[in-house]
Amino acid sequence: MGTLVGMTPRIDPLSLEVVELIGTIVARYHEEYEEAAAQHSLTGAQARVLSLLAGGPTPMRRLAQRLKCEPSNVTGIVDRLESRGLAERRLDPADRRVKLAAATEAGRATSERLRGSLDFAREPLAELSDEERTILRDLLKRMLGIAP
Amino acid sequence: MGTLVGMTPRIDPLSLEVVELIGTIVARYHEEYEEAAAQHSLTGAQARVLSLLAGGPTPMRRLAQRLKCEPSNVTGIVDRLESRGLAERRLDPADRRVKLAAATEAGRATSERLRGSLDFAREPLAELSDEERTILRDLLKRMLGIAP
DNA sequence: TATTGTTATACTCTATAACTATA
DNA sequence: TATAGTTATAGAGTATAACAATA
Repeated sequence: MGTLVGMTPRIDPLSLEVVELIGTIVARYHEEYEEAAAQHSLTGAQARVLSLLAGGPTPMRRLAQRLKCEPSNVTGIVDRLESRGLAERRLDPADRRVKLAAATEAGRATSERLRGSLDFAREPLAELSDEERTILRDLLKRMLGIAP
Repeated sequence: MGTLVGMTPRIDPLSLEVVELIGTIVARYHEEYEEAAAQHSLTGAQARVLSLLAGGPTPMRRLAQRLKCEPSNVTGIVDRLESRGLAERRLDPADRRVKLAAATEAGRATSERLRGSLDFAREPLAELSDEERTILRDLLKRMLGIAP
């Protein structure tokens, strides 16, 4: 109180505006993702795992790393996908400790339809021209610290 | 199989790249938010409510609308904030049915520190010049369908 | 000994439905 | 009767700790 020590540094109005826009995008992205998942009776976590499995059989441990959660949580998520016939567990011939989670044929189909219902990709970007999209891409890359 | 009927429309590579960049931003944004909340021993939902309360006393109903969840959930979240002395419930003189959730002095302080630890605002944008930030702002606005 | 996956436990968030007190 | 908030309940995600099988 009455001192500036320890106070949050003020952010300029322009940056603040950009940050708020990004916050809006984040919110909308999540809404759409959860909505698309729900349309297939999946939770967000289940949809995320199913999408990962579309890339091929994956050790439980690796799924946990991708989800940034503890390995013990993945057990339940895959259990629920498995009980609905969307995923299955396989043994890894190379290391008998690991179990590979894999999408079933039904799982791949669901994953594909899920991807199709994520309108976030097409709709908002349709507003921009190719040139503008290129500019946007490069700015986002710089923001994320990815090479030019 | 063998037919295009019902297939997901192909998205052009440039748009796909932008979408993936946005996905990366969304992921990073969430990571940082949860991390910042955890640093203050708050869950994401608790941090979000506390931030809303920084805007002034708010009816429980309105909090549910902002969080896009059922009103019954807000009861527990505010309970937990209240039990830690970060929030309190007040009566609305105008309508005795409504309860106003409000941040305590400690709650406001925590909310302020929380805001300060959200580096996402400053760090990535620092890479861009003022002019670039302006371009980024306008592109994001167009993307979100917000007037020029 | 170290690693992989699982189980057991506890907490939080979530939706649904039923309840109360106001309006 | 309609609305605001709560309670009760059940399911899902999460972290922690302890455990079995394998390396």
